[in-house]
Amino acid sequence: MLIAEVSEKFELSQDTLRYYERIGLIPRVNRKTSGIRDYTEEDCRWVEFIKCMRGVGLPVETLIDYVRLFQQGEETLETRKELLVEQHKELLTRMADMQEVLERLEGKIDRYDQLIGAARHITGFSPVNFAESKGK
Amino acid sequence: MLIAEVSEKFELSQDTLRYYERIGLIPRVNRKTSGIRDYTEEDCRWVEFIKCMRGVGLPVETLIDYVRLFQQGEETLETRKELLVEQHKELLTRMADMQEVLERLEGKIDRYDQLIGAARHITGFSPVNFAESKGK
DNA sequence: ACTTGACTTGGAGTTAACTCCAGAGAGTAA
DNA sequence: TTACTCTCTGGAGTTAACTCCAAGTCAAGT
Repeated sequence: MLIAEVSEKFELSQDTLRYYERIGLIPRVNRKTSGIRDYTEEDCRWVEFIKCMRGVGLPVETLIDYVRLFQQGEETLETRKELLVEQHKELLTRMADMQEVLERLEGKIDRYDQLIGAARHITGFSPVNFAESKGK
Repeated sequence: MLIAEVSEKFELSQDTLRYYERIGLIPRVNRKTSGIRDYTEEDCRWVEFIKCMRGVGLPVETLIDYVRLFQQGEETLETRKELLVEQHKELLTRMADMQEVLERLEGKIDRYDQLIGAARHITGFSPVNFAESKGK
């Protein structure tokens, strides 16, 4: 697979794909004789995995570590697992924070609804006469 | 309240507090005659709110918009609410993505556990003789 | 009066993660 | 052969969000 297709398929720019490879965020992709990248199925799986992990904010650094460990072979199984466990934990924490904010926003939105209701009552505003009341 | 206390209380650097104010991420804080910031209770509530929202990644730009709308008064109630609703939606989406990654990580961790179990069986590795087997 | 320490401003520097670009080479089409 | 398109590399530029710094002010302590 050429870089253009991979770029299309995973919605990552060609520059980003080359960048990811350059910094070791995905393993080196083989080249044809002409020097052009030829992505294998496995390369694609790496791209997909990295895109997915980056998408929820796992740091590039950490993922580079993971790829490096992977390339070092079986002796790093334990370390790799620990890395994933750590990231799992981080994600849980972040989701808990987000859950709280979510609820806080819901509370705020409810209060806005009340305020807007009250304002509508006082000013005579309603979605129906919104257009006319605008210029007043 | 002086900036040092606010910084302490919310675990934001003084530089960050001044930066937030400069870009309009929190409303302008009043100064004493000598020009030194004197945070009110309300200023503190803004700091806390902004810290909380930034903590889960709401963009600075969006929050600046919110503060600006707030300062424009009651006519922006509807817009402010919509802004919050939008951010709420974004958060939900992000949390759904994170939930998927969370599960994917769990799957991967399980598979690592199996691999490690298998490796232990073959190599005789176990937590108990880990220290000795290290140098081998 | 002088020193000390906390604070001020405006502006420059940093970090993470891309994103863009110039110059060059290979492969195909007319 | 010339033109065109895709790709390559190394390096410079960008963006968001801080973070640091220099030079100066002010109030309190000695």
